[in-house]
Amino acid sequence: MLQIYNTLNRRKEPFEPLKAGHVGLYVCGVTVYDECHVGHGRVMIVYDVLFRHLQAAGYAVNYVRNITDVDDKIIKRAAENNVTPAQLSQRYIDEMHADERALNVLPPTHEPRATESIKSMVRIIGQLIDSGHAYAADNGDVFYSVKSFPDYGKLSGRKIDELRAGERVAVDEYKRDPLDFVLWKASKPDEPSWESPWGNGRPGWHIECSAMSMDLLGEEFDIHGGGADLQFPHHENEIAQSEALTCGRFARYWMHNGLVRIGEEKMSKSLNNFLTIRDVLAQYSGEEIRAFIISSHYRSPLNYTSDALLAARTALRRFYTALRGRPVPRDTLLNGPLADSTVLDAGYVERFEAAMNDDLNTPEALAVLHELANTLNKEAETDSERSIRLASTLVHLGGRLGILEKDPEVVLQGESDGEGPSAEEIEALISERRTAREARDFARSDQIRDELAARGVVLEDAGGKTTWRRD
RNA sequence: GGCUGAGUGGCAGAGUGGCUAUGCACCGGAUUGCAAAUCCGUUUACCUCGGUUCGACUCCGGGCUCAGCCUCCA
Repeated sequence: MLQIYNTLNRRKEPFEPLKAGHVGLYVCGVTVYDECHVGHGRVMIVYDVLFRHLQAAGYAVNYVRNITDVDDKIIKRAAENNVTPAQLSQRYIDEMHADERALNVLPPTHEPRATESIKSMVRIIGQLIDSGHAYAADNGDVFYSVKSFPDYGKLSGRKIDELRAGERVAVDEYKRDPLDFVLWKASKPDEPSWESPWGNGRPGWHIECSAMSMDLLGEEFDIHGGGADLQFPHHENEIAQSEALTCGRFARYWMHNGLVRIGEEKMSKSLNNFLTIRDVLAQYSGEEIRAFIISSHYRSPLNYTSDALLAARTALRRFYTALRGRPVPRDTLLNGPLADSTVLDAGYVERFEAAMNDDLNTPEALAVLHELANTLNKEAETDSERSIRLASTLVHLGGRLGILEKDPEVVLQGESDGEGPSAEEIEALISERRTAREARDFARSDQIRDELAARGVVLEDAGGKTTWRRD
């Protein structure tokens, strides 16, 4: 039974979907005005792991992750680059998709763009005005009236009075109350705009998510996720808008992933201390980044350090080394339901499931994989039934986390980066070294090994055979 | 100042009211011509002060420190 930590109630709760066998999952995606950084990568990966886990548990998952493609920053950046906002956002949507492929993130079921749901937003705003939860100001902006919603603050544990006390936002003269937030913004002449009963304008950020989630998942749905920094005010506002509108419940489970830090500080655009996914991919593989992300629990803060990335690399190498040379039916294990579960080791699968069901405890799940690798390494026979079963289990469970899906040989031997020796050259040198060793010419043998090591190739003699990998 | 949450061995990072997390690093051993990889074994811990308890790192309270949010933010 899956337990999920629900921010709404500040505790782990058994997950029970609204409709048996189905899960509606909404995650706040990115505003596309720049390349994604590691923090965005964490969101992609955390909810991808959830998506995979729910599917493995047999649920039909409707996973919606939105794209905010209308926003002040997009407009500003587009003007700076002399392109239209639509062109700019399309460019970064493409970049984001490329990043996701590199990180082995499955495409969500739906990836709505805010600009495609403007009609719904206008309709919702109209209804909120009619029901007294919103008001149009003289300048064409429409605001949500926070004090019209008694439950305001239930997600973040705040009270309206406390918020007022800590008030430090410059007060907008058109707001009736400083805490009110914008639903619709009147547009300036050369900005993208849509018609509305309150004049030409564009939607506020919070209303976008209410509209897109309702369009694709209905008024009430199962899980809403996003970064911890969105808890307030964004998610609080989503609840206020949506529940005021429907007089019912909005999302049942709220999940928040911890933030990625760099130097003990949140990684973010505004602090200008971020590394893009692209930056990191120059040095580490997508799989290594993914292993780094899942090495800590999703709710914990995660420090970005080269040591941590290196540790992820070492861990993956250990797994792939254990799998090396062991014949496993990879396609069957990774794609679709397992025809015959007897090919897997039930004990390890069970422990893995237990870890994942405990609020997606991926560090614990990885610990299970490490123990599995250890057991596997003790199995000398590469093609014994037991070896194949253990290796299959490792590949299958790795796949559940989106790792270990590659051919070990390809990962370990890698691509020559142009600098390093080619596979042919390496094989030739290994052959020469074998001759030297047979003649007990260890000086020559070691010289060849040292030279290859200096060029990034490690030789390993085991079982009378020499294998190699790039370091 | 207010609201969340966190403080575990050299590092990363789980977990539990009494019993080995796991990985890396370190040390010793096996294996190897020597290595590498692998295996075996050892060492290092639970911020602080009180309380509850037969017993707390684990529960409760105070304190200290850190992070996030209170402004766009994944």
